[in-house]
Amino acid sequence: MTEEKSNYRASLNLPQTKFAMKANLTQQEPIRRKSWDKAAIYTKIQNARKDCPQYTLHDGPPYANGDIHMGHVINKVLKDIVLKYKTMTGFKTPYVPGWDCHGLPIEVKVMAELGEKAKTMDKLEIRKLCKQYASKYVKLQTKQFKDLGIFGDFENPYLTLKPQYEAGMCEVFAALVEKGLVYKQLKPIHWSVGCQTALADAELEYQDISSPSIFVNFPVVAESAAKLKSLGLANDNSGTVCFMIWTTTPWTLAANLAITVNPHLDYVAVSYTHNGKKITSIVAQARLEAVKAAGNLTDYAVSEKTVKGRDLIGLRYEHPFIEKNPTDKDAYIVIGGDFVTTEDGTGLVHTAPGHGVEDYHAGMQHNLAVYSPVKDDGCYDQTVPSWLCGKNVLKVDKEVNEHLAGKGLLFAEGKITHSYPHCWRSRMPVIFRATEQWFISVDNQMPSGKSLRQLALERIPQVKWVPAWGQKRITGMLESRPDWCISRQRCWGMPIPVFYNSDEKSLITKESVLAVAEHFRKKGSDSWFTDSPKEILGENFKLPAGFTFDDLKKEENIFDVWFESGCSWHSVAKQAGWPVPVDLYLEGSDQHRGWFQLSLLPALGAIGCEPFKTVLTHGFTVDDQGRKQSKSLGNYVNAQEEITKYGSDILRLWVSSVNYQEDMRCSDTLISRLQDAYRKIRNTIRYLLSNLSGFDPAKNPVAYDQMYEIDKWALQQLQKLIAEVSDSYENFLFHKVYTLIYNFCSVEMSSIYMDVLKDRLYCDSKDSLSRQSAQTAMFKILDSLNRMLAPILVHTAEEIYEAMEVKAEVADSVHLLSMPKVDVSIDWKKDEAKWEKLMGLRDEVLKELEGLRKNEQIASNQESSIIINTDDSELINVVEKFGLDNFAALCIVSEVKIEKKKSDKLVNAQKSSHKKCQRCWNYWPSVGANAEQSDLCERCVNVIKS
RNA sequence: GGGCUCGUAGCUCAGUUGGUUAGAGCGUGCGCCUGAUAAGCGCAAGGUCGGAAGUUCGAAUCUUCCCGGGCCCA
Repeated sequence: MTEEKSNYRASLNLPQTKFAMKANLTQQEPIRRKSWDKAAIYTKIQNARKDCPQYTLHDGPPYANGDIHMGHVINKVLKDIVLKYKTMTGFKTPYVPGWDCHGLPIEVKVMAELGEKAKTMDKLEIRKLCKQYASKYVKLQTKQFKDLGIFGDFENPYLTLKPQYEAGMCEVFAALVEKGLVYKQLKPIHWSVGCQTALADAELEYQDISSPSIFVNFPVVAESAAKLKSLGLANDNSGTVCFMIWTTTPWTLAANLAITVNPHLDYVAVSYTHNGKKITSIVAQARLEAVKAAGNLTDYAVSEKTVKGRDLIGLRYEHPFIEKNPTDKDAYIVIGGDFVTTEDGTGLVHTAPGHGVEDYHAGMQHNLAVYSPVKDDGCYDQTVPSWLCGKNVLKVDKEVNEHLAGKGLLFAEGKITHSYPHCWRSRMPVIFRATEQWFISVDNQMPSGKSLRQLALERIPQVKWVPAWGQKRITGMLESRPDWCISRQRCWGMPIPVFYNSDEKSLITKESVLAVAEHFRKKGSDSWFTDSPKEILGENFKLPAGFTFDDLKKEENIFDVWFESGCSWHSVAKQAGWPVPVDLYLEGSDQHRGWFQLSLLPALGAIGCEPFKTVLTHGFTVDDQGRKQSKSLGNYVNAQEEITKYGSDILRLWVSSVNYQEDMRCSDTLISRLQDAYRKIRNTIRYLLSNLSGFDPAKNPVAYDQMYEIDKWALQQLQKLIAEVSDSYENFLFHKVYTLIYNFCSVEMSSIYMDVLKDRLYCDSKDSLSRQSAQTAMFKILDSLNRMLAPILVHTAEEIYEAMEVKAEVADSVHLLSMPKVDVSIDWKKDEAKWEKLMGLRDEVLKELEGLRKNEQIASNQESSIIINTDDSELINVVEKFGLDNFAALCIVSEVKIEKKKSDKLVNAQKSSHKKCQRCWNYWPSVGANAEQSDLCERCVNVIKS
């Protein structure tokens, strides 16, 4: 028996291939990447497409710091999928990766490494170390990105510290200066005490903290108290009449210059005894209950009379602990402001123009000083009372409160937990503090008559936002954003190219900035610290009146790094000669506030046009519970470990499988599951490869019309797949590509087509039409499938391409091929109804056979024969036209009969009464018909003979 | 607290303009095959569509509120 079996086995056409079942990705991938490197694959692809229309994806620069994480993996893989797909659809697709190299995170790290030594070093030395630090991580991340199978010009990336990039930035800045958008002003900004610099919105992180919540009485001056009496809010028994304010930042009280009331709100007076003293406080009527609750007032009297806020405007009070107005303008006066609400507090707002945005605007309106008695280090200056002088503002809340309490003015004290901005580097709470800073105005009119904000809101709808809600999001952000504070008081960055004369008058013109640009292009921005203004501007530079070279000194502030990366459309795209707007920006959805917006604004200012046509965003990885990933929670997925463990193609397959437009759940387990999908796809391909051994579609093609019905079906399904996959790629819906291909492999191919094909492929004679019909279809499927997979499974597709004995198109790499196109001569829609009926009937058959198997009547389906009982003439017609033998083959049973009468059981199955062919294992009537080969069916007898 | 956004089987995804017992693949369980074999095939069990109320003859789909995530901000 065993011998006999092996004899026939040898007569079969069993699958043959070198393509290994086991992928061994972690070992195979580096080999493939090495050969790509050796062949300079990126350059080769660019050359091959050099005369094609260009599709430009402009890379957003990651920060040159640390190992890459899952966020990088998602971002770079998505970009790479887009580009490889676009390349395969006939575009020239240059990809120049970039890095953000300047900025606080690097400087902070370097300073920490230096420790005390830093104090002995000058800016230039520190900058040198920062550059080394950035370069180290550019190199590291380059390797890690390339390990993901990403193609790009990694030899010549763009770095924001390169002289050419810096020069480009200056050119953009010059254009903004020319448009009148750049100004310097004393204004409250977010100030990091830890890092001693101003911070941009994008550099803030919000954390919950506990703050004091205090209600403070500001005593009204006698003259104003008299006015309040006349208004009916006070009388001779009122005791001390006060305005009551509420604040969560007691330290800012030292800078208080006014109290703001809402002119339209109603105010009342509440009288009570506090620490044995009679006090009458003015509060908003709507806040009275809250005030009573805060002070636990049980014994009190409320004025019958209410007055409007506007009646209080102009009244004066005494500062609770400052005796003399420290500013040269009016102070300690009640002003009006519509921003005052009844949501919290007392309806009277403590106003310190040097320490709050609304306070600043209110102060401007009422001609108050911008008083900010706080130094860079977060300590009070000399202008405050001696008991505060020199103390850190973040540590004096308690003392201020005690002082107020001592004066009997602290009405109530509590705690409040709220989210508060923190410095993204030092992790310390930031303070609002007025300093002299450089800004880009979003509301100043440009020569065109529009402001940046107006222009931005006008141009946003011209951009395609993917997903579409990105438009709403960025619109909302632009509507409410303040002017852009672009100056930073650090050393690791691009100097702001401004000069001052000894009168502190600034020299900043289009010409002066462009002169600096040229100098930087030659010598880099380090020259700002080494060269004289004369050397920088050039001795031929025509200084405006009032300036002489000897009198010039250089600005010490540097640019916000966001301004640097926000100029990349010019420093990279424009300077490379690419058309701007470029086709695509693709980043995480946090960049609506970051890079997208901060690229849009400079571009609109400088060239009046948005820098991108399409903006695509992806979400963030969360853990398997849908929560934020963080190292401290222990739910952090280490990208490097995952790559080392599973291989890049698994990671890429994972990226492709999830809907990146939302949050992406990610964990080691979830990624590991993609191995199953990978194996299924790989084995499907392997089966196709192994059954095409020795087949050449050029020599033995079978015309579509001549093919077996099921082969036609397979090609129809392929056309449908190509159509749907192409559509999904075009719309950046990669998870649909994944689902479509995976289901095709698993259902149409593995469980139906390839299973059905076995008999024909293995048992019919090697060069029979029946085999070649199947092989023609299989070849087409293999070739198309691999091309569609190539943008995702970059390494595996190349391996498959190498393993194909015959190639439809010969090239150095699968990535040089084109995407398959739908064969319009194959109409997959026409036969859909027919196939639906046949496949439906097949399902019924399989279900019935399962019953037989449970009863141990059959083991394999081939052992059975089935009878279809139906009077459904349409169904009968379809099956008969298809052919009973073909239908038997489709179900992999040995025999099918039709009983044309209605029965309660559509399918009857039983063990076949025929003998088993020892070669093909079918139970066919012809087994035994041939006397010489009595253990074979007729077909196998004929095959063996020939 | 505000803006944007998400919440359909264990997982990843489908569910057209509201319309019959909510689908697929994977995974799981059970079984088969041993001529794709660290493979392959079949069958089955899994969901009160985050929750509640409402509109409607009818809601996963529309409205409101609530709960829980995420990003961005205050």
